[in-house]
Amino acid sequence: MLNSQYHHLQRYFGDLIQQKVLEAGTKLPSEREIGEQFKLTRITVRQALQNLEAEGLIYRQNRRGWFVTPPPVIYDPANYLSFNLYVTEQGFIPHTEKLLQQIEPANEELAQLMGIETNTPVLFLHRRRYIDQRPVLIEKIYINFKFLPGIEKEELSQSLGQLLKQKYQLEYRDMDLSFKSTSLPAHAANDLGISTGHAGLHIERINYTSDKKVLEVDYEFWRHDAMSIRIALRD
Amino acid sequence: MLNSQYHHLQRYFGDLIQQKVLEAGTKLPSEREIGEQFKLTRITVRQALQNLEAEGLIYRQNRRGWFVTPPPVIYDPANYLSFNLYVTEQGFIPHTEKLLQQIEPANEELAQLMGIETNTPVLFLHRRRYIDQRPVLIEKIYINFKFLPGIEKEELSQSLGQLLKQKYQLEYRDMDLSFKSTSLPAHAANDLGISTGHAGLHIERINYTSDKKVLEVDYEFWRHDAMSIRIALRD
DNA sequence: TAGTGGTCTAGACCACGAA
DNA sequence: TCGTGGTCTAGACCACTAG
Repeated sequence: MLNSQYHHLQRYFGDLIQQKVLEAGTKLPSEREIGEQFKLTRITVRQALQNLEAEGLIYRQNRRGWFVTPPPVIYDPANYLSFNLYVTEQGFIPHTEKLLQQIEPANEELAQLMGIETNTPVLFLHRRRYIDQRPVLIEKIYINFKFLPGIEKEELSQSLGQLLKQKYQLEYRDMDLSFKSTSLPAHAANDLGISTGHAGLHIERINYTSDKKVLEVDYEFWRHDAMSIRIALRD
Repeated sequence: MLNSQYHHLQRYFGDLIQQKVLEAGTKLPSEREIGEQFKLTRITVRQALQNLEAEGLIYRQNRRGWFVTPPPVIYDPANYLSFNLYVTEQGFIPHTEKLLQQIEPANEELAQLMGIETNTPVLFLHRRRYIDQRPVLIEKIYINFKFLPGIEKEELSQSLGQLLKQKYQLEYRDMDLSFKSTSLPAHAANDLGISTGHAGLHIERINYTSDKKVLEVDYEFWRHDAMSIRIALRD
């Protein structure tokens, strides 16, 4: 395996990228061109490219080609105030697109999680978030808007953290976090415009009010290469 | 993509696994057999299998075949006492193998992280950990043994958390955690007996003493399908 | 319309694991 | 020794994107 042909090709591009000869966003030559240059079939070339993708060094845009991955953003759910804020602070440009907002009845699983009756109306929010024009995560949020009267009339492509703070004098404090490294489910991959089966990171976040009620349940589906999580635990 | 042939095959096995018709540990038919049965070439079959692997539903053992993945263990680094403990509690059998233990000089990066002089001797520990006979993670630990006199003479395939508690009356409290979803580096994939490029989860944990000195730096390389992280943040 | 990646065929040889 | 997955060849057609 260490002497396979795709491995040589993988190292060749991997080194160029890590030495920053190829900068973030650079487009690689097409699979056919690479194949000609290195006298390899496309399948072998793709094996190398897919491994580089798994490493997070390159990514593809649907039928547009392969590109060098920009550095990951550092995500600290414990210090969570706002996606916009921490992305900006790290020198990137954030953008949020609201795909859907509606009031819907809580299904059984959600109701149990939220400690409410099944079919109680909750506010559902479906958003796509970008870093430097690149879609990196899909968010599905369920809000118990009993605690947040009038929130459904706000502009909900903004930061919820900031909205909670400014309008309701609430801050994220207690939360349960769950992370799972797995491929993106079809709906998320679709929304992100990438192939099903793409590596992803699934985050589930439950935010509590100060008296331990569930305020919000948040499901995030991230591209695996777009971020790195950092948490400081202090007693 | 949703109507591709490998996608049908992927769903076929995916459904069987999720409905538990195929139980954890079951061996799938060989790639050639599946190909014959579904009239597909091996490349197409492998595409489906690799996607199922990315989902975490199946895994391979080097040239032995494909197997149904057991459920993930839940890992709570904040409540970290012992790998052995939480794995056992969840009904699995843990096992730890010490691959290497030696005293070595800290390199520049580590020294800076630990707040010590470069080349200060530190205790290096290299371990492989198993769940139900399956190797799931590689650990590389660097210990500032100034705080833990005599630790190098202990049996270090046991739980460090328990050892610290019993022998030194220390408990893990403050720590910095970092998670990155990425493919396993070659050394870790090798030690786990899986192909380079396999999806993984990289954890870095810095444990502090009660007076904010770095006690231990821990690098963990997990199979991506072996665990799910859960953290409760309380103010 | 030309070029890209996405999917697929029908083979082949090799290295490693199990018996 | 035989069966397995790992790697690779030399093509093909399709769906989508960009210009």
